[in-house]
Amino acid sequence: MNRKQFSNIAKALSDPRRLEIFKVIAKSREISCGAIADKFPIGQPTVSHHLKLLSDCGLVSVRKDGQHSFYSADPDVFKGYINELWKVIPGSASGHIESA
Amino acid sequence: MNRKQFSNIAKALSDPRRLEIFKVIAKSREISCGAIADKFPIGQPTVSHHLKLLSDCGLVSVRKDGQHSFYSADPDVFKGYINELWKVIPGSASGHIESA
DNA sequence: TTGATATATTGACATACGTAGATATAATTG
DNA sequence: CAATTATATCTACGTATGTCAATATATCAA
Repeated sequence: MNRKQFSNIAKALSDPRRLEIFKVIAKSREISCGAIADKFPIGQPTVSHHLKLLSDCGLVSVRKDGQHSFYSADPDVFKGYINELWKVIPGSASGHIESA
Repeated sequence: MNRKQFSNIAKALSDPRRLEIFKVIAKSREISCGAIADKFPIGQPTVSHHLKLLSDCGLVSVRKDGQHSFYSADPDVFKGYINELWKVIPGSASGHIESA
């Protein structure tokens, strides 16, 4: 993971609303843009904008099926972000995977 | 850790320069504002600003000694952030501490 | 094909952010 | 006390961000 992706992921998770959206996606196996928009008091274009940021940084994947776009969380990218975090603090010997 | 602190930490780590500053602090046991400013091509007021954000969110602690302010990383807060991250992805059973 | 539905894009606006310059505050040194 | 040094604060500026309204694009249904 390069610096750009790391900062983009950190930035993506730093907005409370976007974090909640990501949590909803992570809890669902797959979920559409409209289904997400129904859960929050913000417009569909705003949700679409957040989804673009989440997919641009790799946290979520998109599968298009007809007129729907189904979003799902990519746990490997998310765990990769956590793994990068462990590298920030030296001598932190618990909980992380050195190789991944 | 509440939502505000979580998003503030994520935001603090999302700026590349600020992340580098935090890494420098984490690698040092203690380091002053000026010593940090010497390591980057940005002004002392800007460094002081970044340090304020890092200390406001709890990632670093400050110890004043005379005219110096010595900054040090708080690994517990940092690990607390990582622990909150594990709660975002359901069913991630490795690497995190459930109780902390 | 026409109308309805799902999603993405564009433009605009208010706010926040990163940075620099100047200055203030505080402490050390002569 | 005066001068120097270390840090913090204030103001300003260009840029980015979150949101909405309007619209475009694409797909389904009748």
